[in-house]
Amino acid sequence: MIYTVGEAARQLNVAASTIRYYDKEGLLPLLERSSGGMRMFRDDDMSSLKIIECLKKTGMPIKDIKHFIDSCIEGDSKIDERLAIIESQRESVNRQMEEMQKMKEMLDYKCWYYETAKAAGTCAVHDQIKPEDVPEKFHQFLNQP
Amino acid sequence: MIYTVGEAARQLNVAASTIRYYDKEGLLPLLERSSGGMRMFRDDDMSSLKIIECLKKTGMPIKDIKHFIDSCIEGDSKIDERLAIIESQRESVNRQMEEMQKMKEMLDYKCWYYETAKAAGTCAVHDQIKPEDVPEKFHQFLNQP
DNA sequence: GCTTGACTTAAAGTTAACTTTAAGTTGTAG
DNA sequence: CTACAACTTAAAGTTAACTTTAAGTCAAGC
Repeated sequence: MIYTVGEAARQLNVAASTIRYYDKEGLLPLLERSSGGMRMFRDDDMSSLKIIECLKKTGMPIKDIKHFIDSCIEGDSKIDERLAIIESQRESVNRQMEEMQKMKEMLDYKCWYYETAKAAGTCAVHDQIKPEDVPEKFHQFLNQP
Repeated sequence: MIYTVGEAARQLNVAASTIRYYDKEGLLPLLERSSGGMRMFRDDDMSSLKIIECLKKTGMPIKDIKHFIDSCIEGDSKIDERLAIIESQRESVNRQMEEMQKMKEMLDYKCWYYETAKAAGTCAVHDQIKPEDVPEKFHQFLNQP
């Protein structure tokens, strides 16, 4: 199956101008054109876009994604480098998920804080709340007014 | 305990100019100054910075953080609104973590892909690999060259 | 009192990642 | 053959979130 830039954009839920921008930045070096100059997206190109999307969504800058794509073009001599890049990104994702988990715990506490305040009709309820009335998992956030 | 902007910055591991920028944008409306005009960060201000950091790290734009801070200043009449904002952000975090998980699975596959290629010395090994040699969890990524 | 490092401000500069614009071309349906 | 939506490009514009600069002020130690 062959797609135009608009069809590819619709499939990946991004703007066509974004895909053209990626192409201009060299992220799609193997993308072919029709005789008239139209971009022709094949399955391989859609797969490239998916890994680009994955790296982008996990916080890799376009420049670094280009570096990865470049090492893909270079073939089997760069397998080690590509593996190192992906492993490093996976570790970055692990750190991001840990960070996200911590942020979620703080938001869980804030939710409980406002639910309690809402039930009491005032935030002042937290000034005289006893530690044993605070769920165990939120104790880390006490002494933080 | 009272901190200067530099001390506060060191504690939260951000640049002092960032904290000054947040102040300029109205995120620290209760921050007091010394007689000489220096910012004085009290525990309350440090807590404000921590919730600002939490909202920022979970993707909330400065404008929306200001809206939240504004509703904190307005007192008990805005408890419902504040709860709604925090709940919505918590749901956003849940969606982000699900997305992150999907991205991680793709990176896990790519790691396996390059580990296998590295062992074989060539990516061509994947052209003739049998589906039963591909771990179950990676089957979703097959037919994606 | 003096030095020095950290602070103050307003204003300008930076960066990434797009998005928009304008002018023109392609491909397809009727 | 014509219309028209979707494509093409280069170049300029946008946005968020800072960061830097320049010129000056504050506070603590000697």
